[in-house]
Amino acid sequence: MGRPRTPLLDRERITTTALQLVDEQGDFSVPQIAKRLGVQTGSVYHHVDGRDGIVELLRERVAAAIDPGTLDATPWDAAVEAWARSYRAAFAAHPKAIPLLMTSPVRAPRVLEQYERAVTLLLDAGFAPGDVMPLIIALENLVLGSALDLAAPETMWVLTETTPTPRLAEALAAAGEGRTNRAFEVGLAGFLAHARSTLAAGG
Amino acid sequence: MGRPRTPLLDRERITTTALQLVDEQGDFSVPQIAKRLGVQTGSVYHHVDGRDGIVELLRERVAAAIDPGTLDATPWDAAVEAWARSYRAAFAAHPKAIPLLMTSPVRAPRVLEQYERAVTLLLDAGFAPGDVMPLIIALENLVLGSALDLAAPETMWVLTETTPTPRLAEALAAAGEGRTNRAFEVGLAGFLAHARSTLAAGG
DNA sequence: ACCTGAACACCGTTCAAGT
DNA sequence: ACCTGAACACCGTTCAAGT
Repeated sequence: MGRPRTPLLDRERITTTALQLVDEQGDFSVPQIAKRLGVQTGSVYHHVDGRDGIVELLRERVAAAIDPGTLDATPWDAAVEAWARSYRAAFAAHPKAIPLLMTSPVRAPRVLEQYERAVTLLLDAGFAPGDVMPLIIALENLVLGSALDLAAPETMWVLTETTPTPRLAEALAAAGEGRTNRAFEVGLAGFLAHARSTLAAGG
Repeated sequence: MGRPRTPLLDRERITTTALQLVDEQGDFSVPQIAKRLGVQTGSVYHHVDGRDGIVELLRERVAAAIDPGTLDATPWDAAVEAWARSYRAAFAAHPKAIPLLMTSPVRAPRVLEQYERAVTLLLDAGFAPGDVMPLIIALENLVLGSALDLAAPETMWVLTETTPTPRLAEALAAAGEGRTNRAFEVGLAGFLAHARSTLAAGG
């Protein structure tokens, strides 16, 4: 066939298709993307830096829903809390993408910019330089960990008769639907309380 | 060839080999296991419930290093803290296994038993039934999220010249080696403080 | 520059055939 | 019961060839 007059493919369409596949299946493959776009597998590689490049495009796409304005709130702990909630909401919209994104290093420029701003916020609030990354990583663990829970099958635990776990079953039932959201609230409240007391105690 | 006099394979050896591969590469494949054990790929399937079955054997193996005695400590918050530390240490010994284990539901009986005991501990401490799972999930997020950080490449963020992030770079340098450990301490302290105040406020 | 078509080395899984 | 050897449908990636 050769080169078409107008390109059949672009990064935007590849990203959209990959995200659709991830939302449906929790994963994607390059041949699957090509098939949906009516194109040969090899063609995708002309627009994208391999499979890892597509993962990074997905990170940009999902993170684009984080509201950067949250980091302008005052005081600092209101900003951190609003950012964490916006961050979590963005990933909660595509929970099945989280395992994919958690296990590869962040290269996406827009995501790095967000972290740069978060670091600045905490430094300006008066945190010691050495304390900033542990706080941000702890928050990230909280946000992504709890959003990951959203991606998990109905229950993250498969209870069978072979291993009797009556109290675990009861506790799961008692927690109900909001289980994951409440775990996030618990973690976030704990995080913020600790951060405030760290700042009060420190120089 | 047919059946050998004494079996060439068993679950123990398959698990050990899979864990070696995961420690080295962050992943494993059934053909890789077979090759290391000098056997055909198909033979592995006679001992194990497919690839997912091997993942579940890995979970049992890694979790076996969690000290169950930690859950007997008093008061309850000392037990929770000791359990969390032991839990994290077990996974920190095989950080590259964490992505594999976080993204599939828990079926392993011994791991389910641990959760059953943790639920019992919190109920006996006086927590409301509906509060128990959110707390445990928050703690699990904290433990696995921070242990996952150990598995990540040197830095979880790839800083390049194209996106200037000077403060992020400084904060990473200032945090130094113990970055991940300190993030865990921050999160754990926050979690315990919040759990204590929840219990004090509740019925 | 962009797509095709074919190739390569890898997966997970199944299964008849042998002992 | 347990292993072989071959098969099947899938991967990610590369690349000459065409327009």
